[in-house]
Amino acid sequence: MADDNPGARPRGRRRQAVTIKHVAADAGVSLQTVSRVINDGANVSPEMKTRVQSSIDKLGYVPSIAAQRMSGSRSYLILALNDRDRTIADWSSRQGVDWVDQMLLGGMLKCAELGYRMMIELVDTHNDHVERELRATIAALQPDGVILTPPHSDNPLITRLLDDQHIPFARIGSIAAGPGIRMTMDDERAARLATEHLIELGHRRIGFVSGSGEYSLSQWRVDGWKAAMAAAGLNIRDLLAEGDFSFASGERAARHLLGLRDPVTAIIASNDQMALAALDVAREQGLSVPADLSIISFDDTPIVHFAVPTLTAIDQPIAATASRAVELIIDAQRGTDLPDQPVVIPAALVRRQSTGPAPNPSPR
Amino acid sequence: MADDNPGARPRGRRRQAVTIKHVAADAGVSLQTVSRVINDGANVSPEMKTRVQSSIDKLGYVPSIAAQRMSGSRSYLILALNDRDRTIADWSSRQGVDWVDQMLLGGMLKCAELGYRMMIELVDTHNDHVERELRATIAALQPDGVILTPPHSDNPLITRLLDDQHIPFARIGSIAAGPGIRMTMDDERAARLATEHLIELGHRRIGFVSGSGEYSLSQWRVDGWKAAMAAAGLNIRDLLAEGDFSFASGERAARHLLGLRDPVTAIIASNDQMALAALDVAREQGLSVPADLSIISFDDTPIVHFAVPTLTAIDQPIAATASRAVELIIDAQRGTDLPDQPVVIPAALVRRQSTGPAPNPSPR
DNA sequence: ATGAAAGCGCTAACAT
DNA sequence: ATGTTAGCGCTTTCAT
Repeated sequence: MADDNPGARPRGRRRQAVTIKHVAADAGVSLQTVSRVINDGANVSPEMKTRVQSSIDKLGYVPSIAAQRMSGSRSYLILALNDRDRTIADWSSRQGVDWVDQMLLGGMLKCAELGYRMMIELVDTHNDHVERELRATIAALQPDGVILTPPHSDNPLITRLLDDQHIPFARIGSIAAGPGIRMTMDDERAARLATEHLIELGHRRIGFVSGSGEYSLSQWRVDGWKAAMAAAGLNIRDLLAEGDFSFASGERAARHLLGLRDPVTAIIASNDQMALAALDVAREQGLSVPADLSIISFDDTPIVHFAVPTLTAIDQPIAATASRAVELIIDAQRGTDLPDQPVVIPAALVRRQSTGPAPNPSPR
Repeated sequence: MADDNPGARPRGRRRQAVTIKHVAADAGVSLQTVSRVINDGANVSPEMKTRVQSSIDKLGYVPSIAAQRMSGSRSYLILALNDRDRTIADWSSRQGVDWVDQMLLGGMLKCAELGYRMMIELVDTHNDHVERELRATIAALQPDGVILTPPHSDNPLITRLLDDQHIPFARIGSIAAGPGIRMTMDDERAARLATEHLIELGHRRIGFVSGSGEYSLSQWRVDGWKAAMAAAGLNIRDLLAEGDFSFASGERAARHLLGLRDPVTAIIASNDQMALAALDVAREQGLSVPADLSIISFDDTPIVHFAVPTLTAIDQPIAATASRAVELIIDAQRGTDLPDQPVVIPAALVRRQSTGPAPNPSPR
């Protein structure tokens, strides 16, 4: 023990200021005991625990994550994987899409609460090297858990890899069978809610603009709309317009729905951009919203507040979902039993100005 | 008897799949040689390098950051420190403030390009424990560099701590003398640009709504406006209204400026929220923008696109600044000479619909 | 309940 | 130009 001289060493390289050794020396115990206290391990007498803890506090000791990870313990790191192209496009276009912010709001704060950190990583689904790329990221970072967002949540290359490596992970927006914790905001129910809201307002011709087929939630939303329409005995023929989440596709879809021989009096769009496009088309055709046309959007990103009129929308509880995902992942890591069924964090309908009573049938 | 099963993996612990050892064995060389190849070190013969590299590729080897950090090398981690309360407020309110996104867009992509990662950390400036908190974060993460954003950029507790620990860091939005790389978007010049734009349009009564005094850039913006006004020989008496970046303070300020005996015909607000407030007050008073009143905002967050009319604004090049900050920090780490003067990434004026010719003096 | 010893994967310092 | 030897700070075994 004479070889440990924790006091002296101001050299060029940056080393840990206070290490477990300093604490052990200060408390007059072995490294092992300090380690036990840090990790809340068993077999430590209360007095011992107090003594060590006070040394820790006194010295301001904080364990090095790198060292913890090195010795086969946790990395206290949760990785959130987002679609590369889409995220960069959202950030660059500055249209107010705040998916990543909401993930951080929910996930990062929950992580902090539990002593973990969250890191964002952009992954390109369309890339041939997804697997290689992800494998490299995992090797470099060794995260304790991973949060998958659409469309990664349904990418078998990714889920299989994580499963093989025994890394706990959540699949947001996915209910397909397979490894990982499945999480959904129940898009089908949300679409039903939106449709029912319009039906209650007297609408009969309710058009739906779908999202990109790459996201399975697109289909769920269509399904919810169909179900609500069917339950009300309403015809949906010609009322489903395909979109791909882009503004342009929303315009096309809106033109189609408003150009029908028996035009729609309400449009549900699978995201805000397409809803905004519908609003534009309505304005262009001299239709007033909501007097002549009601519009509901999915996502509830910031723009819905600034649209004129403000948009009735399905609010996606992204922050809540990310927060729950973190909890579940950490549970999983600790060996707690995991939910077998998909975890549902239900989305809600927020009523604003863009929906109103169906217009009276125009006289022919 | 503990019957060992050599084939079975230990349950909980995850170890590196491919380590430097595997590569060394495969290539038939020492660990050190592999290490040299990884780190692009000197003293490796070309053939050797090729041989090792092909083993690395074959095995899909990626160095463990934890191990690299442990052995006194880099952590390949850059930490971006944001104001806790403000960031959470922005995320929660969902008003489209995308400062963090822009930081990620610029910083994260540049990091990725250079083999680094970026992590966001929220720090509470008003907290007594800033120092303890930050010290803990550094001990846990051991970042290779730190990016400070306002108001942290001017917090001596933080800058001193980082300087003491010899951690390279950038101070975005700060030009005060002191350690660290100073970076500015030249707010004064930006305010001058905005003011000059209005003067060119014939405005003489140009009001200015300042931001919170906690941010030194607030004063710079005021200075720029004053300078431009003085250069044009215009009186600024009563034309400076104090705000604090909040919508409410923007409303108060706008009421003051429009309620003067000789009211303003143009308002420059120190951020988007306050500009939006001015727009509201104008509408409320029956003033048309830009016919009766011109408005310019700072920040250029997404909402400027959705306001009616769209807002002429000073665009803050946050992404570009974060990107440059990363470069400079990594340079600093490598011992490259650092800029002695503040690094300027100039903001630009984006002309939209909210500014127009000054109205003709109303007949008395 | 506590301690001692053996690494984890990697790099710096010193050989050769 | 390459290999060898010590650790880095921590958590496992495994003793006591």
